[in-house]
Amino acid sequence: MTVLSLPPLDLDAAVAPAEDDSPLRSVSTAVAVLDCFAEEAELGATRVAARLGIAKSTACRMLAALATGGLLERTGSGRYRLGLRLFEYGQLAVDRLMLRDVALPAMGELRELLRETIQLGVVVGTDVLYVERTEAASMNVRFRSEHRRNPAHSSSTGRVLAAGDPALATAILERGFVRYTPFTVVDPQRYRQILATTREQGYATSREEFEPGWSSIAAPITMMRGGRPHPVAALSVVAPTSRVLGHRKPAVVQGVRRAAARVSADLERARS
Amino acid sequence: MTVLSLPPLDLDAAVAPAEDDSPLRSVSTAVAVLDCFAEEAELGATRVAARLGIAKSTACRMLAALATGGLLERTGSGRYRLGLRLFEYGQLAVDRLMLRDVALPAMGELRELLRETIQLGVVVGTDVLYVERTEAASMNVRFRSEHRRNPAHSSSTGRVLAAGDPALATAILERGFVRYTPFTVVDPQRYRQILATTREQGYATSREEFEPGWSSIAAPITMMRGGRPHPVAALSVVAPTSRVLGHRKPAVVQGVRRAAARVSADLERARS
DNA sequence: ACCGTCGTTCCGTAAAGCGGAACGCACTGT
DNA sequence: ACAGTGCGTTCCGCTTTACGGAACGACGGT
Repeated sequence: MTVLSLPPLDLDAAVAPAEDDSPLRSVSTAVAVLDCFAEEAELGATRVAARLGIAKSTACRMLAALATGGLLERTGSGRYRLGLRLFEYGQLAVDRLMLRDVALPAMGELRELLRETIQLGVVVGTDVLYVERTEAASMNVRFRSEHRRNPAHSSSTGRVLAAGDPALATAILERGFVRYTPFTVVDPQRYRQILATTREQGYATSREEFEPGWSSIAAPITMMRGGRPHPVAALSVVAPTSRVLGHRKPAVVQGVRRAAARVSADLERARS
Repeated sequence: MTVLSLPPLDLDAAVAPAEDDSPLRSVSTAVAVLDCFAEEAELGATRVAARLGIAKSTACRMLAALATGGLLERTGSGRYRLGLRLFEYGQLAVDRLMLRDVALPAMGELRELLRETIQLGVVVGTDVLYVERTEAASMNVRFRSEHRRNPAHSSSTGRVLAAGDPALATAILERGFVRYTPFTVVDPQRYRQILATTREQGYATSREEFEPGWSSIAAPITMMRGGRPHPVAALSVVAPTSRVLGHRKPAVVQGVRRAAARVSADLERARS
């Protein structure tokens, strides 16, 4: 499970500061309850209550309500887990982006061309979410597929998107930088410099800044918005460092840029 | 969009009877709000309020709360759509079933063996939800991939699961039968007969009962529960009728049953 | 058989959300 | 250009609703 790759945390401490910046408190806490299941697969009322700092009865009611709504499911022993209705909603959410269907052919060709894993990422908040990933079939080493979500600052996808979106860039800078490896860039000034370089070059790189041994190159997928191209997603190639940043780098850069440009054009064409 | 394949409905009528059988009314209505987006991609406060029969102000607050939680996203013009956090949760939900990862290899082999589209389906409520689908690469005719969810009564997957789960069978019978094609079985007595035959044979069929021209054969994936095998999912082969129910039927039946049995065994082995 | 823990239920209190109406804005048809 | 219509959002008082604490029943380990 993903828990293994996370830093150890006190499960019985109130980690959520109960961020209530909106009305409808019950809905906010209901979402917070869902969030608890992002880290742990199966939870009961007591753990949820402890984690959120709410009464056990409240947690119990929340769980029951979410379960009748199908967002959670009851396991055998009275505990709960994420429900399959969430899968349904999630599929609808990405299907309606009209992005995956358009990008999949280009991703397949790029994978065949480079024989590496190709990712399609979008931004949610200050994180990068990988909506699709096609892996080279006969690879003996596979990128750890547990990572569906990265902080944006340390990934090439996040950089290529932040380079074209000043609001995202400032959000990332305000959020702060977490060091994952000795190579992770955590200096704001250096980060700004990287974004400037990314803007000039039209692609971004990340050298072992999130997972030791793994690097990536990303190019933006854009949509015309107000006459100017605006990045909405990115294609990235992720592989062991020597295979993307070594002598193959020019080929990878050219390949991913062409593929991303093709997806951008197809997206524009599919815009009805 | 999926809307096109649905019967025409009055969008401005209150379709949801406001089923509040649970406490935490706000959470229930919040889930109902999410449900609205299952049928339509983009909605505003007014339409949601009309559809659920609630005040416009209430709908607006709900939408805002769900958006701050990431379950919804704002579009440019003040309307909302399903948020990508739902995709994240949905992926976690299926990943934790430990089902897709186990089934994917067998599905790939079955696809290569039969050169047809293979589906992995589970039951949610009285519907079948397809968690994974691998399509034969060089098929000129593709099954309409918009269908991620079917009513259980008209699909081979639903029958093979209902045959081994009396509770599901009665739920389907109580829910009632909708006719999609001239071939759809809508007689309860005939349906019971089909379930009995399914139990004997160990597989189920559906002959153009949901989509004209398309038929399917399904076999159950089981897990041992209380000493008895209990169906938890099903593999199905879907293709134009002549390709699954014609002279190839014995090969298809044998292939899908073997694959499902292998997944069941792997699932048992992976159970830690 | 005991005790600890968990999920669930009950109940009084107080806060939280509901509905109606008013506001600001964007678009449209004259 | 202008008014009209539709939208999403906000405000406010009243009522409902959900919160928290404690008690209950069940399960499982010792």
